[in-house]
Amino acid sequence: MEKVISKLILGDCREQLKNLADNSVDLIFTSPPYADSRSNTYGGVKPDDYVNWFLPISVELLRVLKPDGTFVLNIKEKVVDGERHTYVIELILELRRQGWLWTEEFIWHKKNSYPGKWPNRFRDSWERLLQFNKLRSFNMYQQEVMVPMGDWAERRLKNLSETDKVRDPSRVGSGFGKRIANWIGRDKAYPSNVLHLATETKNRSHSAVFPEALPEWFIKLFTKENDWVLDPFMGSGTTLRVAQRLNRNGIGIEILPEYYQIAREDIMVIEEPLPPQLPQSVEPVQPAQLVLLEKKKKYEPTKPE
Amino acid sequence: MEKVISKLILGDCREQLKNLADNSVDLIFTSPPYADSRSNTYGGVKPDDYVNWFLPISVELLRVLKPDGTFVLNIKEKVVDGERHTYVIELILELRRQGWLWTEEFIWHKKNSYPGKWPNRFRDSWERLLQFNKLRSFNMYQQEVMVPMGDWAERRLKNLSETDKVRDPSRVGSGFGKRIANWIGRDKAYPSNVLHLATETKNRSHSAVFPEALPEWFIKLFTKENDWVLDPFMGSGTTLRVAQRLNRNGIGIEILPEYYQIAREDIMVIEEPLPPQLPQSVEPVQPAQLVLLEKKKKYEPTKPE
DNA sequence: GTTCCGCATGAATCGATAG
DNA sequence: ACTATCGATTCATGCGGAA
Repeated sequence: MEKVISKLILGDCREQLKNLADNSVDLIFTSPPYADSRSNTYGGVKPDDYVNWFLPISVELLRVLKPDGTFVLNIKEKVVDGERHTYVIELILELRRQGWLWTEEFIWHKKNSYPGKWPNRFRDSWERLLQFNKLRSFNMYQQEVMVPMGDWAERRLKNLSETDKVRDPSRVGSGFGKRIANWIGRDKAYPSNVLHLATETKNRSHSAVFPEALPEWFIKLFTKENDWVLDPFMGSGTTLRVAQRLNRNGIGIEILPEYYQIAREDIMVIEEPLPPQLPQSVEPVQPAQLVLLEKKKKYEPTKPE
Repeated sequence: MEKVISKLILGDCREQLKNLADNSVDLIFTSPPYADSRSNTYGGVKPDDYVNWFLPISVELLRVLKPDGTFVLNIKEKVVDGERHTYVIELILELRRQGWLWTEEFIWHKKNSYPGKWPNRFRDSWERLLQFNKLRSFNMYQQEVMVPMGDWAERRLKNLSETDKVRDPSRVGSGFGKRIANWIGRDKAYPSNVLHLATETKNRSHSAVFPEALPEWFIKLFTKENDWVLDPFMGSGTTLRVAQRLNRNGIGIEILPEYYQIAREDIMVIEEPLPPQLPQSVEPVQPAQLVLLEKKKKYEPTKPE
């Protein structure tokens, strides 16, 4: 087994991404700072400015991703003035204009969402995982995320936990047992586009934004061993740590020194941080390979007055 | 208890909605035909035309909804040419331009979706439930949809009076007493914005698009007894049937005679179908009451070339 | 060793208060 | 009038210590 490399870069990804080679990474998995958060680093991007802030970054991501690679973006819009803000859906439209294909939207169901009560809404317990690609044909290793059938049935009962069982009468009674019977004899089941994971509220000094199971699932699904994984908003390094554990090479960029330090201490294999040894470009993408918006949409957005 | 009315109207909602009074219904819950489907009725709306097809309908919905009412739209984008189509998110942006507030997006997790597989994607097991309102303050009866709590709470409540009091003397004075009061007798928790409902595999002749539990949840949440519920794309009448069972008045519009007939046979109380006795307008909405998009967004969408 | 139980800890949001 | 800060609210999870 080849030894994998984990490169950690301290710096602003708007600059550092420029140092990466074209068509060099297989998966980009990242959770950028949400609007209004991390005000001391990326400037606490205002919701109204979020799209324009992100587009220069995503165009670099488009450049460094291999043609058959995948970009997974974990994001959720805030509530602003009583409404869900529209910056995420506007971002999807603009990313498509950049040349990205919006292949799929996965749902991360956060089973332990932040508590609280308000007069006009319930707790927000899900986030988007937007899948973008350069081409319609991309690498996907579906069998790697299949759930063993034995576990699967158990998990359906156990993983959704006692709470959900109580809350869902339909599960208890009629159909469920019968349906399990249908699956007897099959080894594994394919998952769906809904992921049920709890956030890890560890006693660690740093709390990860997402649980390790989240990047793990996408790394297994979209890369094989010795592939390259990039997280331009590394934070404390969850994505990189998982990549390394799964024998994938990793590149992480983080602007905040304290997060960068945490990642450095936590991640075992570290190559020289700067200048990074860049992964070799595999097949330089031809401009023609990029599938741009070839069809004019009949729907034209109204111009804001 | 007043007797509730269920009005079923055979016709095209683009025309029939015009017969309804301003500000007359408390909840609109509907699942419009998805793009490309029902080609024999609403003309098999092409994905690219979907937004323009829907906007004249939604402007009527905006008119007939009471100021403190809610519009819940069950929808999910199709995969077109390997991508998730953008008509749903474009529709959200355009509805806001019409004056709707995009208050929330609920996720319906369709739990019992069978394991399935395509080369480039997994089974789609969720749909959007988009909540729109006319005003930031609307009717919401949260206690009506509370769910049983997890085991944790039971244990906590048992030991609450003794253990917790001793633990934190600092709070005894102001906050703590009140906190306990909030929890005493509580065996239920507020739900979140993720709904776990199995699709019903009915033995009925007609297959409902959604399970009864789905409209039931929103009808309980956003209306009280004797309120008015509207479904402009009634189909076989699931929303209307649930409304009636919960003692809400209902108005359903369906273009297809066979669906209309199924609904008629299934729903017990039926008033004369045409012309409908319209619910009286309660408080005519003043244009000024409508909270329009008061802030100019700094982000300006790029014009399609 | 199991199981049970106490406990800290959140990508949150609202409304009020302060500058 | 508009923005920044702050307190109150609430609940699933995993850890660690206790039984």
